[in-house]
Amino acid sequence: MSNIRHALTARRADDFAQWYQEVISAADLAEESGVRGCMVIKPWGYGIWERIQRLLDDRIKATGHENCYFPIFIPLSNFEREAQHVEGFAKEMAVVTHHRLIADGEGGLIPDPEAKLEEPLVVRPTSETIIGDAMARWVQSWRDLPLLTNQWANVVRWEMRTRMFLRTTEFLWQEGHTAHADEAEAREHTLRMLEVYRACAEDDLALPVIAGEKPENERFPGAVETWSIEAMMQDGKALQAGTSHYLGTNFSEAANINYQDREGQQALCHTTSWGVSTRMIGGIIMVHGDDDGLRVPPRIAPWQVIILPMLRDKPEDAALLEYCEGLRAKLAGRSALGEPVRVLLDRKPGKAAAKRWDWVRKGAPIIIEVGSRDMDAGTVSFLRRDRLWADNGKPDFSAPAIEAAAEDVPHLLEEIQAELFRQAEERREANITRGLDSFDAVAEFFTSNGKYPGWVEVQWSKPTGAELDKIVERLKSLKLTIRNVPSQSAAADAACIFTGAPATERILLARAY
RNA sequence: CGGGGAGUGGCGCAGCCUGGUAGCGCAUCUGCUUUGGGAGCAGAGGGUCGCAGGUUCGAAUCCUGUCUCCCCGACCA
Repeated sequence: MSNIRHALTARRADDFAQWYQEVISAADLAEESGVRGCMVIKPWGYGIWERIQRLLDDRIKATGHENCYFPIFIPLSNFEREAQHVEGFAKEMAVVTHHRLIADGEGGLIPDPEAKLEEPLVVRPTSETIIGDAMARWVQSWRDLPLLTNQWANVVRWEMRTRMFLRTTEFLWQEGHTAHADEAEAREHTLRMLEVYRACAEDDLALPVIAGEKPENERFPGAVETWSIEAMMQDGKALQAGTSHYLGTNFSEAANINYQDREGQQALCHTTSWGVSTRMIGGIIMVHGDDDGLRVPPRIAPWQVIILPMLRDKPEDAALLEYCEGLRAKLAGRSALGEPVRVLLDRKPGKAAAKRWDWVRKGAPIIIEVGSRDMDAGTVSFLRRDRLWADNGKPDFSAPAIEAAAEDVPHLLEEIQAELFRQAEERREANITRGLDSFDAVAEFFTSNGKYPGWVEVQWSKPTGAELDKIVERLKSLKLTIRNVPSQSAAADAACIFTGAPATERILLARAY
């Protein structure tokens, strides 16, 4: 441990925030853009997003949705229709007021006062209102329901404090919007999509999550119920990795989404919306990253296997490349985790040993180095990113025969996928504390439990309104938030830690991103 | 938005207090050597010192404004 020369300089245990940023630049995921809170997502980072998109898009379509695209500009007045919604988003909306620039006479450009928009346009922070307009047109009869739509888009929220991937001014996401004939079906759909997110997070991104309902104070503006999946980062903080909302008839009333039912009566639709964003990538970094950089779960790795020939800039290189190309072709013809293996033969000039560390930092799951000695012996030098270091403090290479390596890669990728999930889940379980039976015990726990205290699960009587507000204030003094009411947790059997009344459910308390 | 810190070749930094025309390490390029584990030596290229004003004979350095980033807070699906 001590004399390992890690690929990063920052350490998770010392300065988690600095480590996080170093991973982003060292793994070549993204960089700053010069515009406040906006980032350039580089090929490796965007490649990961494309993988997430593809896998999640399949899941969304498999549950009956169709993709659409709605405009990025929304008339300001659309937002005025739903009171909670306006209140929630008014503070963070970017507004377009002009459609032309003119010279200011001093070499610069200014918005042309003559080209002022009659009604300002808002850059969408989310699309409930504009999609609601469309739904009102598209839904006429009970036969049009349910209406199941989704869009992949960018949105803008003018946040006070931004962080790469976790909270950026502009971010990429998917937002699903559905309309249903009745409440029961809409509520059921809200949970169905939450389950899609859970499966995507756990099975595709190897992120263990806890699904549950958000408390009243954490609801999406305009929602009747908000549900989330919460993931634990390596510093013990929580990250809301996806949300699903039952919107009741709030948006239907605002946009007149109604239909004629079987009896010929007009009725309001019940709607839902749900989304996950590029924030997921921040979660992947903070759950799977280590002191050598990122570790990308095989299912979402743009390249799962990197072949690095040990080129010597000599005529023998041709034979070595041929040997490597044979391996590449063999691997590319195999499948793992239900898809063809994604394998890159990295022919770029440079020493394999130096390039290896670039791929370690990027987190490619398997790195195969091949030199002339391997070729002569019919072997390769094989390295797993999830088991990088041997006990001697050096990279833990194995030397399988080339055929055996080609044979093993698919199940090794499956094993790495499972191993990343297992490690994350084990860490999370080790860092959820249960059984604290008073607010004082919680306070004591969080003030005396070091830098990364994790989460606690406590019982409460689900207070509402002003009583809840007071509790939220008390929690704030400990920098804690109520994450959600885990759907899977056991029934309550004790007293509420806030009110002393008999508890009705269990909640997770954590510091959060 | 409040408090604190910072912006100097691709990356990391020194220089700033005490103004005199820009330097180090890594990376890059060339050559030679080396060749199975993040190569060595020599040479070279690359910077309007975030941006805009001001003070001054002269500004990376002093003053003002502004933009961006980081940390803490407030805020936040």
